[in-house]
Amino acid sequence: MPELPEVETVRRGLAQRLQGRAIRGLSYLEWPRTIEHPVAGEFERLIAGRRVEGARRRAKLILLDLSGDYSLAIHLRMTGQVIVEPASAPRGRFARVALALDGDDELRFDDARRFGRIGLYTPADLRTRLARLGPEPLGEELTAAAFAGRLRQRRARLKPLLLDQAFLAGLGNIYVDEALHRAGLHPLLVASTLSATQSELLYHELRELLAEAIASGGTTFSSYRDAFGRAGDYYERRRVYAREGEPCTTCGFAIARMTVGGRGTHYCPSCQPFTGAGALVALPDRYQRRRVAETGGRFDSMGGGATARASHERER
DNA sequence: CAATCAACCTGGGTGC
DNA sequence: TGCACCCAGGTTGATT
Repeated sequence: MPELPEVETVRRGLAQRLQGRAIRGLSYLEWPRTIEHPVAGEFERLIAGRRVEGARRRAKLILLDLSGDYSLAIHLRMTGQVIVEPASAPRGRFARVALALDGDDELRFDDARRFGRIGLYTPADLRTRLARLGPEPLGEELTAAAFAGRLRQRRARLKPLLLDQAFLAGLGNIYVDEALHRAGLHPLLVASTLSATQSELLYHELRELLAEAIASGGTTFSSYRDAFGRAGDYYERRRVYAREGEPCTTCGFAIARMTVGGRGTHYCPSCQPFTGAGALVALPDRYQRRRVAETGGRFDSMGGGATARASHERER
């Protein structure tokens, strides 16, 4: 799924392919709801003839700055893909919107699930749209101390908190699970109870993870592709996401999976123990059974993956 | 403020 | 082969 590293990869591709080029107009519209504009029909009129002056990213939004002080904001949501192709090339099965470019190319938006959105914004509207977003995890303003300070103020559990775009912008389910594993933090720990050391470790692991994922061109799980149609390589390097039952790359214990805030959550019960100050905050009943299973596995005299796996199968 | 849930959508997988 | 069913997840908005 497109999260910060995937969106950043797409942005870089678009910057390379669109810089300075003109948008002739709307050339294809299979799913009108993709276009978000208060006045129906206005989008088509407003977009025509503008030139792409730059490609930025904020959270999971791709922002194409256009001539005449407008910005095109593209959100891929779950399955969106943006790609630049010759207008003569056949459209994909899930083509939803296309913009005609100079040089007989098209900027195409394909989206199987039809969740993705494209909006055209004035600077003021864009400011409003971006106002609720939290800091960029890779931004200079977010120092380790600032991040620790934000964590200290919140009583939410780490997993849902890190997914909250108002707390920190750009993470999704895959990278939250990966970051927590790297930092050795259980997804259900309460943010405000982390030690200074834990906050700092999470900060550094998070940034390192995102940088590595961007360097790999992102994670291709099912449909994600960059602006050139290329898949990302990070999926092979993931440590816990969609690895239930497989041995932890760090300790060999079986990776576990549970649902937190309606999200599939993957973690290593051995590397990410539910202990410390965070464990003093009462755990809702629905997680109790899981905890017993974890503890049983962790303290088993044999240890290791095989016993852990057996312990989790017994739980079902 | 925190947690849960429904809604938006459909491809892909499972079981029968 | 077909069909009913469920799951995946980014985001918003309503409710407890």
